[in-house]
This record gives sequence, structure tokens and C-alpha cells, in this order.
Amino acid sequence: MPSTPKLVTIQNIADELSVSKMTVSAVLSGKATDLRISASTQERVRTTANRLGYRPNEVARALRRKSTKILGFATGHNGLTTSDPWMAQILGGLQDGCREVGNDLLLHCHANETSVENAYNAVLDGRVDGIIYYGPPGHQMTERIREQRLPVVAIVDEVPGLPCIAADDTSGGHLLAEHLHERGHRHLLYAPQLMDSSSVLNREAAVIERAAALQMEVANWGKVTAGSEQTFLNRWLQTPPERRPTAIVAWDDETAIRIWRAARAMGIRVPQELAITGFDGLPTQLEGICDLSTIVVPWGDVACKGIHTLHSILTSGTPPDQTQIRLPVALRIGDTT
Amino acid sequence: MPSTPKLVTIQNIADELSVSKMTVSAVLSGKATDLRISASTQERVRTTANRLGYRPNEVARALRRKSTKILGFATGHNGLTTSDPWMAQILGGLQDGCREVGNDLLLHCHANETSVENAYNAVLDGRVDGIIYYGPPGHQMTERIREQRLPVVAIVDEVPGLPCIAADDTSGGHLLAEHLHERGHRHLLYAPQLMDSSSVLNREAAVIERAAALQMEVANWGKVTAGSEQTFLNRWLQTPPERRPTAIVAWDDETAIRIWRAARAMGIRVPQELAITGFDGLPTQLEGICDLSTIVVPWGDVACKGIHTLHSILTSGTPPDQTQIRLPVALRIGDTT
DNA sequence: ATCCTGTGCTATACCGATAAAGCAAGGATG
DNA sequence: CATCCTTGCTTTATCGGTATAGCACAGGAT
Repeated sequence: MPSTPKLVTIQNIADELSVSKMTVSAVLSGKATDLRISASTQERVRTTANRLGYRPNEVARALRRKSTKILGFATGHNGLTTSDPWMAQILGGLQDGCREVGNDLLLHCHANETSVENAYNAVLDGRVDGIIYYGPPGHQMTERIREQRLPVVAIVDEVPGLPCIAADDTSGGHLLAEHLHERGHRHLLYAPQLMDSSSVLNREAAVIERAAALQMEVANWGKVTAGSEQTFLNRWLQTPPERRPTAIVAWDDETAIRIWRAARAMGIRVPQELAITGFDGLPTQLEGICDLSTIVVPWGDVACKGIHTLHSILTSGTPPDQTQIRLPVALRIGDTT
Repeated sequence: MPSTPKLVTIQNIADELSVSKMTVSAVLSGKATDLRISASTQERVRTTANRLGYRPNEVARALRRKSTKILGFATGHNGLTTSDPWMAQILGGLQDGCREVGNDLLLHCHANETSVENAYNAVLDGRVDGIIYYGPPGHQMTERIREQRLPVVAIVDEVPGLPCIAADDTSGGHLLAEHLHERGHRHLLYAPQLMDSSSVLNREAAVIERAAALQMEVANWGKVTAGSEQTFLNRWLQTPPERRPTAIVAWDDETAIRIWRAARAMGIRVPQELAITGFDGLPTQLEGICDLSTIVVPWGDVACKGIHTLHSILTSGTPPDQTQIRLPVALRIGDTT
């Protein structure tokens, strides 16, 4: 059996040196000067610890200190999985953040309702110190999280009552509207998909707001789900040219690409007849074939910042002053506008 | 401060009912019949536990049972991150597997050398019970892992001396060679990239083996790194047509797509002048533009099976008989061959 | 009346660490 | 010479559970 190798405890070292285990603990956890351990004893403890290959048991420590130094990640967006493209960047950012604050990352992403409940329980069970939550504001768990004042930081989508790190969707929307206005467009069509995300609503609101300020019209024909792009574009084709939107503002890159592909298949010229914009700025495999005009969102940074915020809440004991943070986004002009 | 809510311990319940905490523990951990606790006492304990909202502290349990029920994941492939496309599928599979065996998943993916060392330490520190390792066989840590008989299961790339779950690269290579032979190709060009992966070597060996059996020639002009596709294809163009390979077998989808894009930009017609195959079978954004002929690898299943194997090693105490498992792959014919 | 057995629970130790208080020996101080 | 302070550790309790042994009591057998 691949048994864990001989477990060396603090007691073993203490026995070996005929000192108390408290002495050993003090030396090895840096409290030596605090407890006044002589230099020679410190030296002896350290050598023996090295010789025996001692490693402190993190579980025992966690029990005593009532903190595992493990942070959890849960998504409440049903159907979202680690396979989703931006999720990969988020995970990367979470990892980076955890490394920076010296914590570990535990995943609770089961692409179903139980994901958040699992994470919630993990806190109550003492398995994790806190949670990064990426999900809809209205999830049933968010209420209980607020009530019990659990250490939870929301990312990407804001959740009322919780600290939140997100991208600046609003200025993203503004940038898009301005860019399209510059390109001469006066009639936009917003194409949403996910509906329970506050992000998508912010994006749309911002596009509409800035468009209005610039005297542009914005239509919305409802969700463009996978497979319905053709129907969507048919409606566009059947609209009399003078009443047609000239640019589609998709809520995200993936939707934009799906629409672009359908348009291409239907012989609609992009961007001459129809401009398309995305939102996310993820690397695509279409490089050189279709460089999407989009808003670059720093997903990784959002996640990383989320970890830092959570960590500071846990260590300081108080939420940071500015619990709502929005990281800046940038316009990337491709060849679809 | 978002303090963890009032922590209810087994002692609280015991006090409330004036019984010993052992009685409570026995009831709540299902050992009640074992210790002969009367039905009425069991009932009282359970009601009180519910009323107080008791949840067992997992850290305390873990300390006693010497097992956290947390499994770790580490990658030793330098530069690989959670953002890599197949990594997402692997993570999904790991999550599924963990849910199935009732464990949690801890990530140690820092895209650098320390990732494996972290995971290794996490086992020694008792933070995780075992590790899923995805990395090169020769990593310095693998030696220590074997020596100390740590519970580690390798996935994707085989590591001598460790249990391993991988895809059947060999039959994948065979399938490609056969397919290209059927399409009339007699001269292939293998295009590797990652070199420290045993997978890439297996794939190449299998292609060469089956090609030889079918009287085909296989060239190898070395790695095709990002940015060098054009140089690569220039060499191809400068090769006299009668000595030119007619099909490129890329070691993975991403490389195949990069080559395809470069070929397209250079005016080389695919598949008429040059066929291209991939290996991975990941969903691409090129759907409808370029459907790559490739080998579909069940990444998620590999990862999931890895978790199950690790779990059975940990619970049974002995490695399963068949420690080397290769999951079947399938040929998907697109329009690049 | 004594022994035995089964029932229903309690006492104690332990997992591996840390926090807080205690305490012996030696030198300085009054 | 008694007191105080410092140095250098040790003791004890604790974190929240679980394993193991033990123990009091009731009822039947001898």
C-alpha cells in the first residue's frame, strides 16, 4: 500500500532531544524568541527536524487556528462549467491570487444547483475559510450567505449585500457604442443570451445609455441561443434595409462568433453590410480569419482581485472600505466593425 | 466582521441533553447501534442537533481519521495552465470524479516547476490524501513520489512506476495512418510540439508504425512552434512536388489549426494539395469554416477515471490490479483530409 | 443469595498542533 | 541574606471530533 510515509510529529523530535514538544513547536513556528529558547536549543531542534524530515501537519494546525487557509470557488450559474472559455481565465486568476496570499484553492463547480450549497456547507464545516462566488444575484443561497455573514466575495456578477469584484461593464458598453457611432452606425441591435447575469444587463444598459446620448437607436430581439442564429439573421434580412440595424452588439464573444459564422454562411458581408461586436476579449482560434471587435475583459485579474479581497476580509476581520470594485476594460478593434 | 456563524459543537448538544459527547458522536456518526444507544436518546440527540444547526467540523474529523477527503491536482508540464483548452475538460472530469467518490478537489496548477512540489508537500502536510499528476515522466518529483510511495495517479502521460490513466494514443495514431492511407496519401509529415510528453511520442510512434505497415513514408521536420508555421510551410512549398508529403499529422488540434490557418493565408488548398489532421477532438470555434479531421480523446473521462483509481487506491490500501488504463479514442473525419 | 449477561451509557485517551500560564535556577539588587 | 528579575524551558488546557475500554444496573439463571 502506498501509505503516507512515516509521519514525523513534533513529539518525535521532542522525544529525540528530551525537550518538551512545546519547545519544538515554538522553534519551528518562529515563536522562539517569544518563548525565550536558547540559540543552541533552537539549533538542535532545527537540525533534528531536518534530519527526520519533519513537516507540520496542516490539519492539526487548521483545527487549532480555526482556519484551513483554503478558499473555495463556487459557481451558481447553472450549466457553467470549468470548460467554459472565460472560466479558464478565472481559474487561472484564482490560482494566482491564492498563491500570492499563501492559500489553497478548492473547487466546487458542479454545473448544477448543488455547487453553491456545497460551498456554503464547506464553510460551515470548516473545510474552507471563505468563498469566491460567481453566480446570479438571486440564488437562494445568497440570502443565507448574507444572513449568516459568511465570508463570501462575488466576482463578475454583483450580488447585493456582498463585496464584489467585477469588470467595468458599463464603460465597456460605452466604448462599444462610441466606437460604432464613429464608424457611422446609427441603429444597433443588442443580442443577449445569458439572462440571469447582472453583467449582461449592465452591458446592455450602458450600450443603450451611450447610444441614446449619441442619437442612436438600439433594438433587442431577444436571446440568440445556440442554433437560432440563422433565424435571427433571417429576421434581419427581412427587415426593410432602411429600418435595419447596421451593427449587432452581442453580449459576449461566443455569441458574436456564432452570429458571424451564420452571417458568413448566409452570404452577409461583415462588416460591410453588418458589423458585429463581442464582449470578453478571449483568445480565439479565428485569428487571421475573423478578428472580432470586442471589449477585452481582464477575467483573470477580476478573479485574482477577488481572492485578495476575500483574504483581506478574513485576515483583517472587516470588509475593505471599497467593497465594490470594477476593473477597467479596453476596446479592441478587429475587422468586424 | 463576517465571522463564521455560532459554531455548534458536539459538546453543546451533549450539555444541552446532559449526556456525554460520546453519545452524541455515536448517534450522529451512525455508530449508535454499535454502542447501544436507546432509540429515545437517539431521537433526542437528532432533534437537538437539528434545532441547533449542528454540522460536524471536517477539520477535526480529518485530524482524527488522518484523511481530509481532499484530492489534489498538479501539473508538471511547464507553462500549462488552466487556460489550456483540454485542461478545461480535464478539470471538469476531475470535478465529476470527485463528486462521485465524495471527495473535494484542490488545485495546484501554477504553471511552473513549483506546482508539483506544492502538491507533493500537500500530501506530506496532510492537506490532501492523494494527487492526480499530469506531467512529464522525468520530473524530478516523480522520483521522490515513487520512493516515498505517495498515493499519486498519473493521467494523460504515463509515468513509470505510477498508476496511469491515459488515452489510447497508439490506436489514435493507427486510426490516423489508416484514414490517410485510405484517402490515398503515401507520404506523411509528423508535426510535434510539446516534447516532454509521453503522449506525443506514443502518437508519433503509432503513426510511424502503422504507416510503415501500409508502405507509407513519414517525415519529421521538428517542432512547429507558434509563429513558425509559415517557415514550416515554406519548406514544404520548396520541396519538389514528387518528394512532398501530402498530409501533415499534427500532434494536436491546436497545432493543426495553426498550420491550417497559415496554409490558408499562403494560398495552399486544404485538403486538395495538403491534408491536415489534429489530435484531441476539442470543440473549436471554427465550426462551419474548418472542421478538422482529428482523433477525439475523452479527456474528461481520463481525468474522472483517474480520480476513481486514486480513490480506490486510498480506500483499499492497495493499487488496483490494472494500474495502466488506456481509454479508447475515436476518429472524427472533418474536411481537412 | 450469587453469578452472569445484556443494555445503555460514560470516562479516558488520542489525533498533532498552539496558547497561556507556570516554574526552577542564577544573577542583580537592596 | 532576602527579594526581584531574567532566562529557558515545561505543564496544562484546548481545538472538535473518534476509538476503546469500562461501568452501573436490571433481569434471568444457578
